[in-house]
Amino acid sequence: MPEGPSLVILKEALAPFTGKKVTGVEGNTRVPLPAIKGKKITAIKTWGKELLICFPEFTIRVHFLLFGTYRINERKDMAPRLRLSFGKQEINFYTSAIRILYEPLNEIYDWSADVMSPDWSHRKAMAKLRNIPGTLVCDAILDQRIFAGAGNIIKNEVLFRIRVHPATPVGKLPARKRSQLVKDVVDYSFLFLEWKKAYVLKKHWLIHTKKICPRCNIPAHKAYLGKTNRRTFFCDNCQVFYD
DNA sequence: ATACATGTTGGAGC
DNA sequence: GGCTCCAACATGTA
Repeated sequence: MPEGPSLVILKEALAPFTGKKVTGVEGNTRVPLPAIKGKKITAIKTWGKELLICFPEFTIRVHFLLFGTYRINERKDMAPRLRLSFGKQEINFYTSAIRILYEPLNEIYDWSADVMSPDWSHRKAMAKLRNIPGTLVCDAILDQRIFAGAGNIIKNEVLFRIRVHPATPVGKLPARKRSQLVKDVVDYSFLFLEWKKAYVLKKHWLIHTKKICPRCNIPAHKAYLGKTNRRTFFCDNCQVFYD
């Protein structure tokens, strides 16, 4: 569920709820909720891995973390973290982090940092990377302030596609490679979206979870790299370590 | 069954 | 005060 493209799929699924009035609120979230009942959803948005359910005076932010799930007009066999009812319809969120935002979203979100946004700025991402020369590329791609929505799968696949070793420091990347990296995080995220919609995402993984490099046909590596210490799959032979 | 996985956070420690 | 690190969280799957 958690990477940005999956949130776009959810946003599209929830679009029909825009304009609908909440008739019931339940759930085991311990976050203090404002009066939601009787209010109408004004918009459904996303920023990176966050779902934003907008109301006139506040926004419900849902983050699915690692295990979060949802059901629309269905229920799981588990108490929901938050359930919003709309007459006979309902939206259920499980195992997710709920937060209420009172600030105007434009004041707290930089839409140009969201890889799935039409406002995405290649130039700003390049500038942010220039500021962190010592950071490893495997960590930089997971930095939500730079690539909001990119997750571990996108990280592994992009580095394999552009043939860059995950332990390369950002500052050692040739300028052209850095630009290619920024571009491919976005390009791959949109491929991810289309494949996920068609239920064929896994089938397209080139290196993520793989034991053999599909290009070299030799054993691939699995290691926990960077400050993020996340599972990283790569090929020593065809992914260049710049130093 | 035990470990691990598409992720973030808050508080301790420096 | 600010930065970094890591334990904590939580559920389905292999």
